[in-house]
Amino acid sequence: MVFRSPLDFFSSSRILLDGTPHLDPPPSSSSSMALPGMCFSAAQIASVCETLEETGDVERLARFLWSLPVTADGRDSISNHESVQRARAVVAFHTGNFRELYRILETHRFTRASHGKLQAMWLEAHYREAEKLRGRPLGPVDKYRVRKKFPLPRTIWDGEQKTHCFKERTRGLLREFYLQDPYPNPGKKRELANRTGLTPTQVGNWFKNRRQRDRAAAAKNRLHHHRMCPDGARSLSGGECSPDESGERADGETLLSVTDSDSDLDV
DNA sequence: TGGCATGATTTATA
DNA sequence: TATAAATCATGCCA
Repeated sequence: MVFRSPLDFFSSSRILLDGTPHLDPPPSSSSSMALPGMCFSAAQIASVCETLEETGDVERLARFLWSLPVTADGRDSISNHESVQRARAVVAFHTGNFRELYRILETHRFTRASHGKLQAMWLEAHYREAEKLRGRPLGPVDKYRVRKKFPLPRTIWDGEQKTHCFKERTRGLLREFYLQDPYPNPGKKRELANRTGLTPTQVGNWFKNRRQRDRAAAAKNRLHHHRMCPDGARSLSGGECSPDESGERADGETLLSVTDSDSDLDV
């Protein structure tokens, strides 16, 4: 029988039949792996790991990994291969062996291509542990706390911070433009995008949200005003019910005002 | 494209 | 730790 790859061998070996890995120990920890009667390179083994990982057959992947020879310190060329380590992480995750998962992720540097998947596993594992501990599903804030408590290791993260709020200078510029014109044309939006480093969509979204918040604040203010002066705004100038404080202009347009806080309507 | 509702994330406060 | 508020994103409809 000819085995063209470790996967061929693995598929036909009795490991698959009874689930009991049984392979002779490797003769050495060189860059190739000695399976009975054949020799496969670390690259070939990594390729099998990738294939099994892609198919999602974790059980089979686990058995394959189990059959691989491991040196005492685990520093052989097979173990050092990213695909093999990633496969081990996948198996650890799916078997609920989170300690092992964390160890793998923290002690091996992975390339950018693997970051997304490994980050998701890191977080999901911590979420599950936290859920188990609390005995209830986590809400968004709970998950946020878990993320803060267990930040991603630098081995699976490039260190780039994802900012939730735009920079103060960016927001200042947006506010400046908004005060001039809350409905900028596409040209102005592009200009703002260039000057702030945001995408035109982000600029559009910001204006959309800004108007939405202003309307909401104005409505709230009108409500408050109505409660204070149910019979209409007829108080003395400068008093509680001065028309100037209602957030409405004589022509019915809402006064636009942008303060330091995007949600603060300066009325 | 704008308005609106809503979701996700983050932060502040009690 | 719960809750509220702030901020940005997204989807749908007109």
